[in-house]
Amino acid sequence: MTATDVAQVRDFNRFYTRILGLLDKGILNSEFSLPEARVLYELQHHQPCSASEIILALDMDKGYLSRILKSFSRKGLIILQATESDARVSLIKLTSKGKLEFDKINTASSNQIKQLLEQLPDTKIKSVITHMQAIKQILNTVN
Amino acid sequence: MTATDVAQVRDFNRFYTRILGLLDKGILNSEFSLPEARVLYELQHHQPCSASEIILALDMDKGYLSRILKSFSRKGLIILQATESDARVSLIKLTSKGKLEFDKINTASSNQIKQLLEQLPDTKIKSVITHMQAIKQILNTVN
DNA sequence: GGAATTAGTTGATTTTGTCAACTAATAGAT
DNA sequence: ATCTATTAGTTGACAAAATCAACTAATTCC
Repeated sequence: MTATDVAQVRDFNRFYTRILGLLDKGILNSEFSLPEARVLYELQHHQPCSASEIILALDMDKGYLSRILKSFSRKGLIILQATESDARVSLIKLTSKGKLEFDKINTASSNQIKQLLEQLPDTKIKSVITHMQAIKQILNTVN
Repeated sequence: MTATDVAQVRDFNRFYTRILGLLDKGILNSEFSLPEARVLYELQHHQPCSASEIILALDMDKGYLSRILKSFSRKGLIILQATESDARVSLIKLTSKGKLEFDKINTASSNQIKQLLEQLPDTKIKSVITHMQAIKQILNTVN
């Protein structure tokens, strides 16, 4: 490992931070904030789950999550279901309204990537994906 | 381009967002915030430059940048140099104190990547870098 | 010359996020 | 069984990051 290696990784990180930043901005047209969108995503994909699970998955502050969930509850996007094993824990489920909202955000996010990829020929798309998967595979082996 | 392509890119983006988030947290031990660190970086690498150039490079709000620069000026990290061609524009330069501060942050950032890469054999490091550079090259051709 | 635009500052506010204190429940030690 | 320590989640208070509007002085454009 050389200093050049480090510099090159950092260069990529600066580059990709920019890409992700541009994608994140696309969400701002939505009724939901970025953190809210992330919570919705987590609720849809690990359904049903507890607050603690979301906190872990998103590395989110419990106070902040509590507020977001409260807001979701008021808007009818989630229901809380008591658990028998631990009275302090509720399982959070998306309502059908919540699922509709998730679908809207999900579609918008996918459309953003679509717009990005549409500018590339299919071979380049496949190439990017292969590289991405390779990176993920390698970095998944470290902390 | 298929829906699977889109899903795979999104998967990588979620993955890499996490990696970057963990790296960003490492900066929090520093006297400077993340946005400030970014401005310092930009000042060092595009030296001298105007406020507008930083705004563009970092996609940062001019009001926010103005405050950061004001803080830097008070701390003696930068000097402003009037330009002859346009009286509204100043060129911002790091002082030697500013450069020292940049060096500290820069070293800390590199050490973070080093810690990440140290967990990998050299072949994997080279592989990751090759993949990163390939992605960057391809995505640099789109908006 | 005058209107429109721009560079950067400042005021005010919102959003995101953090930390502490709390209550009720559970786990662990005695 | 009892008591202490820990935990799940809520709420209060606050800080940091970010945004938006209004502004002044300078420049550009018609």
